Amino acid sequence: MGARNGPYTCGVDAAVDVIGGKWKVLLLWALAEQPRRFGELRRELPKISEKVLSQQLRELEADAIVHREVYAQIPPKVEYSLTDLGTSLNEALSPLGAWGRAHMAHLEATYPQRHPA
Amino acid sequence: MGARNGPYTCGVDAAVDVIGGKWKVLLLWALAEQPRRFGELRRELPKISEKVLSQQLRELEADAIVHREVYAQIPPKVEYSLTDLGTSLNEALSPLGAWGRAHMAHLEATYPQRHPA
DNA sequence: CGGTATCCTCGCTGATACTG
DNA sequence: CAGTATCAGCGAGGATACCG
Repeated sequence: MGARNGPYTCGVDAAVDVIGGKWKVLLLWALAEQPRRFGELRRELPKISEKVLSQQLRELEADAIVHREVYAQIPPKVEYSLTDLGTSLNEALSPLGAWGRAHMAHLEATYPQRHPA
Repeated sequence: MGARNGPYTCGVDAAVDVIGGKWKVLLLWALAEQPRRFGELRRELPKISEKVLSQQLRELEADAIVHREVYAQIPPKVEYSLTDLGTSLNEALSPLGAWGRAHMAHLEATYPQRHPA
């Protein structure tokens, strides 16, 4: 998804590219609530594999949406949280969330057309 | 993209699923400006294939984001425009667009991490 | 002009196994 | 606990050709 030729044509395009990963908005949502550890996130998104979770977190980290805090201790502890940029992204997302909630029923009905069997 | 298990976990998730197609936000953008014919859209998004353009338009149509008006004449003429729902989606998207524009430079720099060579 | 019909590729996603 | 490595599958997206 995202960029077509030279990145990017417009702002929405750029933003969607950042949050377009299959689990990213869910991660944003979880982290907005409170910082989480790797294992906590895995438990909250039960269907995600470790590899993909790690991958998406790193992409969000590269985009400075998520901060990764490593505690030098045994057993290891790593905590993920939203940066200021991440928080601002979440705020920019809120009208979209409201729109989605308002039309959720309709969108679930049209879901089959977007994801044919 | 989009729904994981049972659609949908939250509103943003649902919305992103609708606009997550590779070209959809660009189409929304173009149609918000003014209604367009098939060929006009193709010329504005030069890298899109006819098949995919048609596909994405039909998905947006199924979601009642886009209206498809067929004129019974020769040569054929079909005009695509935003519905009220589509317009409301575009409005809900505008903070995200502002966010994207504001951080575009940063996002282009981090682009390689999201789309490794 | 405005599409379908095929075929194909690429890379995202996932399952499993292993490590510091 | 928090990952990395490796391999495999699948499906959206794309190229090309053809049709009303």
